[in-house]
Amino acid sequence: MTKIVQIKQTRIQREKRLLIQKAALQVFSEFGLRGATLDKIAKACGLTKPNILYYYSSKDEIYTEVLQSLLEEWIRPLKDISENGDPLTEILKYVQKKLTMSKTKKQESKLFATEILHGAPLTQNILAGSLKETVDDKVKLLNKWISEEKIAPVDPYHLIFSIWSMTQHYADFDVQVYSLLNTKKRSRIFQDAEDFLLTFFTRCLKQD
Amino acid sequence: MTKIVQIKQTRIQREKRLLIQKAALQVFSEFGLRGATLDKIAKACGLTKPNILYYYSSKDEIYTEVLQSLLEEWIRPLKDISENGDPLTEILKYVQKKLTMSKTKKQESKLFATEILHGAPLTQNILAGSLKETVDDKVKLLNKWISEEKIAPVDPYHLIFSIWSMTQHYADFDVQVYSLLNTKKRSRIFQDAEDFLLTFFTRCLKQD
DNA sequence: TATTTTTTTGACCAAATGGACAATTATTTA
DNA sequence: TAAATAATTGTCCATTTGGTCAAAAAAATA
Repeated sequence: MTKIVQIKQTRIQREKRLLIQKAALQVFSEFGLRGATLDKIAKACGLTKPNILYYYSSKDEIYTEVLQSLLEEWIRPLKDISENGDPLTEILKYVQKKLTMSKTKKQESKLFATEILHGAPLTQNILAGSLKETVDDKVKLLNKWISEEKIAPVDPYHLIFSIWSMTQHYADFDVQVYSLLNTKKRSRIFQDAEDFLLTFFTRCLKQD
Repeated sequence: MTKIVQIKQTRIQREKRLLIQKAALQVFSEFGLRGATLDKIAKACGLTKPNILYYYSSKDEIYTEVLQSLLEEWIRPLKDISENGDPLTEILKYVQKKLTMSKTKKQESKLFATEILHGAPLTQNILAGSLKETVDDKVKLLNKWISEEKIAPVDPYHLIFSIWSMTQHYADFDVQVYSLLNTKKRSRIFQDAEDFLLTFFTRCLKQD
C-alpha cells in the first residue's frame, strides 16, 4: 500500500499559511525568536496552537520561513542599481527606496536586525552567499564610477554600509527617534530624513 | 526587636555583583532579555543559580542594572561636544569616539540596540529624559554653528542620528559586515571605517 | 575561640511553553 | 450523497525556567 503524498497546496493551506506568516512576522519582530511564543502567534491570527502546528512542524520552521521570504525582498533594491543610469541619481534612488522600506516595512526591518544582532544563526549562509555576490557586484560598479570620476572617491563597501545603517535606523530605532523629537518634527520625520539623506549623499559623492 | 538593615556592601558583595553583571552583559547581549536564562548567566560566571538570586532578586533586576549602568556611559561622549572647540573638529572627535566605542564596547552596543529595537520597555523614560535633554542641548549648539556659518546647514537631529547609526552599525551588525568583506579588508575594517566616516562628515559639513 | 552574620547550595516548586495525539468537524471528491 | 481527505481542537505531556527555602559552609566579629 503506497502512501499518497500531497503535493499541491489546497486553498485553505495557502490562506492559513499566509495568515500565520503575517502574525508570526508581527510577533517575532516585537519579541524576537525566543520571546515569541506559539500562543502569541496563535492569538494574533485567531487560530489555535495545535492548528498552527498542523501547518508548520515547529516554531523554528515558522521563523525560518518568515525570515527567508524577507531576505529576498531585502536584497532586491540593491540589485536594481543600474550601470546605465546617472551614477549619483542611481545611488540616491537606492537611498530613497531603502528609506521607504524603513517606513513601510518596519517589522521586517526589525526582524532582520534582531537576527543579525544575535549572530545571524539562520542567515549566515545567505549573507555570505547571495548577498555577498550582489554587494561585490555593486562594489565593482561603484569603483568603476569612481575611476571614471563620475562620483567622488570613497570606499564603496563602507558607502553601502552607511546607506543601510542610516536608512534602517529609522525603522529599527524608531522608538528612540520618536522620543527625541517633538510633536511637530515627529510628524514629518520621514520627509526630514529624506531631505537630510539626499543632501548628505549628494555633498559626499558629487564631483566638483 | 528591630531588624538591622545592612547598609554598606561587603567586599564579597561588591566582587560578586560585578562578576554577575559582567556575565549578564555577555549573555544578555548575545541572547536578549528573553533568550538569556539565569542558568546561562550562572554558568558564565561560575556561580550557582540560587547564589545569583542571593545578590539580585530577579532576572529583570539584573537586566535593569546592567542596562542602567550602560546608558550613562552611552550618553556621555555626546555631552563632551564643546562649544569652545572648532565646530568641525568637535563633531569629528565625537564620530571617532563613537566608532571606538563600537569597537571596544560591542556587547554594550548590541544590548542597547536590542532594548530599543524591542520597544525600550525599561529605557523609555531615560530616552525621553536625560538623553533628550542632552540631545536638545547639542541641537541648539549645532544650530548656532550653522547660523554662524561655521558648518554647512543640515538638520541637526538627523545629523546626530546619522552619526549614531553609522558608527553603531559596526558593532551591532558586525556579523553582516564581516561576512561581506574579504580577509584583507576585514583586518583593517575599523581603520577603513574611520577614514570613510571622517571623509564623509567633512565633505558634508565643511563650509566652502 | 565562640558567636553571629554572611554566603553558598541542593532540592524543590509552579508556571510557561513547545509540541503530540486522538477524536471531531468540515470540506472535497468520486 | 457517501466515502475519503483535510482541517480543527481539547487534552495531555515533558522540558525549561524563574524563583523559593531550609540547611550547611564560610567569613567576620567580639
